[in-house]
Amino acid sequence: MSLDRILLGLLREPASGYDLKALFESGIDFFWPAELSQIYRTLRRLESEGLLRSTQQPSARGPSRRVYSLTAAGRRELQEWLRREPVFDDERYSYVAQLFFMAELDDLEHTLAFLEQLREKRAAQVDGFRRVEEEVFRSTDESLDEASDEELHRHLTLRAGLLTSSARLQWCDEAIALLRRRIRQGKPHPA
Amino acid sequence: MSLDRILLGLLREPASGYDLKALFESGIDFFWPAELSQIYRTLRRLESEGLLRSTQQPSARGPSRRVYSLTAAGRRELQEWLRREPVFDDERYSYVAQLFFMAELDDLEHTLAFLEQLREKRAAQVDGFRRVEEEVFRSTDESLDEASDEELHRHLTLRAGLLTSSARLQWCDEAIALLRRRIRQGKPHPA
DNA sequence: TGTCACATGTAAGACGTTACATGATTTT
DNA sequence: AAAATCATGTAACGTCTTACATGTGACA
Repeated sequence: MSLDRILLGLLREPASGYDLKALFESGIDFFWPAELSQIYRTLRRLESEGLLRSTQQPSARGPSRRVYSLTAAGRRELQEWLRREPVFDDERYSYVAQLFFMAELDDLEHTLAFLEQLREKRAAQVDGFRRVEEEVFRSTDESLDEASDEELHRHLTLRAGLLTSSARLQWCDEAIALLRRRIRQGKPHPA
Repeated sequence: MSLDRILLGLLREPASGYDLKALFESGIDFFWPAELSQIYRTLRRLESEGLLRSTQQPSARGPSRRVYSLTAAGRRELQEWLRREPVFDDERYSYVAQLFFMAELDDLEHTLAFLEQLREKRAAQVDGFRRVEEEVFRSTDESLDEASDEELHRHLTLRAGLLTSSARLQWCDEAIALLRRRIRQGKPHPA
């Protein structure tokens, strides 16, 4: 459902499936990843539903491109979606599930190592967000006041990712500290 | 895949599908929601794979229950999963996608209202986490030192939810402040 | 008598992934 | 000549949701 709307949103400028995949990789997929094959199937469905139309176009290089653009109905659908109340999706976290049951291993050193791995990945993610924030936006409040409404909205979505990631990094640190303390105090772990 | 392992984890105590659904509702589904129908199908598959076995048992009230328990192979699978490195799932956020394209509406008041709705839901979620933290755990560091390893692990997963939720609440506040300032300063919005 | 909690499932479909298949053009 | 990039798709499979179907026993 949301992939549909995201594609409509991106298609304010006409684009091919391949182009759209590139757009996902440059700043969409931190809140909505999508595979090319999925994009192609969805585009065809949206066309059959009358929300998109497409034309074959020769490519500067490579085979010919199928370029999609919004129909009036597509534009209406997009607006309708944007006016709807915030849509919450289910969230699933396998690594939290692993941690939930990890006492089962009776090996606090393993839990500690697990958390340290988590921490490293989160730190890299936070760095990534920060670099984007510094590059794409100048990120100070003054320059934000001069940004367009579009830039403002994009900035907000990026901040959502950054703040969430940062909180998770902090959680790792808190958890690691707790584990270290327990290991220091507690009985030595098996083997 | 992870639903499989979560069921194995919960089945250290034998339980029926119905029982398991109740367990999900009491503290699993903030990191992994699951429908009854999905649980039943997965249990049957796990049995056919030899990771679970089941027996029919009369119920105190209502129809007879199919009670599942771990086989040796199931126990091994669970341990193997717990030893694997942290598994990251794709994350998808429709409401972030909505916000990303929302400049399209050219109506900052709408964005503001959207964020305020978001804020209310997050605040309720944070409250929920806090209540659980206070009830189930006494939540002070001292009492944590006396908790079992199992309690410690469960505490950590709960903190993950709480800290993430809180960060998102803060993000709402930051975003709302930014929007308010822009509306105050900016050109009046249409209609 | 009705409805709630207990209890188990099936069917259809939406959404997504992975692997596979094909082929052109440009760069190395 | 090979590899990278451009470009589009199909097939098989896995997971999850929603709606439907069925029935018991307890209690108000």
